[in-house]
Amino acid sequence: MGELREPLSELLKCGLPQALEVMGERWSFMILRASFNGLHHFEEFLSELGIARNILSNRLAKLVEHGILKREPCADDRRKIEYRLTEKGFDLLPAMLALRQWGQKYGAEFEENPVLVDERDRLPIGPVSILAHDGRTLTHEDLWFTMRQNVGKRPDHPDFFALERMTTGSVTNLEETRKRAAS
Amino acid sequence: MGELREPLSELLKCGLPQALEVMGERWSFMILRASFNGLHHFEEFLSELGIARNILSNRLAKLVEHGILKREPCADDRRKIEYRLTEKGFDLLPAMLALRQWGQKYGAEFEENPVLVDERDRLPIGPVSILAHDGRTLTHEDLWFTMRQNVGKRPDHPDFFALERMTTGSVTNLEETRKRAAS
DNA sequence: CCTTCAGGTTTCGAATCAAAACCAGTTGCG
DNA sequence: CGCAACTGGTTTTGATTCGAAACCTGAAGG
Repeated sequence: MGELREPLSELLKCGLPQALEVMGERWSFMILRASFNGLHHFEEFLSELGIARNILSNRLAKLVEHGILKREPCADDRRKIEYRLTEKGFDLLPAMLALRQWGQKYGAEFEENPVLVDERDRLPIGPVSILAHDGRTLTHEDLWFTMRQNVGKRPDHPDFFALERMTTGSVTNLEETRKRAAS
Repeated sequence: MGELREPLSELLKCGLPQALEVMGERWSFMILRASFNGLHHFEEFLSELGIARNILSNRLAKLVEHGILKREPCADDRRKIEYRLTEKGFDLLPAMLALRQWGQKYGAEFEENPVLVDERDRLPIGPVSILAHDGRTLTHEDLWFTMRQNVGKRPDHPDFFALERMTTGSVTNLEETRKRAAS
């Protein structure tokens, strides 16, 4: 078998490290949440979040630098600065909600209130979900890795890897495949 | 108008802080990703992630403590310890994927490879999505906050708040509502 | 003017992270 | 058996980050 010896980190380079570069830092998600709730000003974030002044300053600057918030002086009062979500910032909503729902599901000493509802029916939203290309909702059991060039091919192909499973079943996952290849 | 003076942090207590207590720390998500990829052992995480030994030890302990991973000695070789995802850990997949997709969308110097496909069609999965109770996919424009007791009521009710919008439109959001109430 | 206010910077001690060395049970092997 | 190597840690020490508090600067605003 050929050289499959590059580290998994190489093999599995994905967007996660880039995402964490900004959003992995303390307070980033809390500031994001506050932005989604309509906060725009330094002193608002400061009093609502209970974050230290210098850290808030630093974090806002970093969020702006990464294009998640935009920073513009207020027209009417030039002491004030407006921090607003960019489209890139809005795109973090699924990630934030997924995290939030997970925290609610397992952290929960309290009932969530207020609750998020959809505009049409005004009923609580469902869980943030992983969807197939055609909209079917998927669980981790339905997911496989494959090399880009093998998309659509049958999974008896040598490089289809399952994600980790709960039950240690007959399915080989990436790491097991890698071990076999190396031996 | 009555006392609406409790801080937003009170008003909007949600699962996010609990989620961030564990997953907000550096390396937590990277370890989670490695677990999903089928890594189980200390030395595997160590070499794949490039994390410091003591930090990895500390982070694994914390993930175990919070019930995201379970730690059990290997039956066959008692030097080895197995770290495996619990159900609580598996439930973080939507959050991790959402973050990862976001990072891919905006970080991307490279094409993602391997790629995630669904088992049935073996075609790349779609974006992690916010769903209504009936499965419609929602954007941030479709979302409102409301107090639990008003679920289902029409949004002319005094406590329906929109999320932040891109276009500063006619819709009042939570913070604007709060300001009006306070005056 | 003089005060207040918004949005910062500076300073300094406390907590966290990281690299390296050390340590303690297995296990495998001659 | 006896000893080296392996696994999964702890300890130690310095660098980085966090956080509280004080200070600074430029605009309002009376």
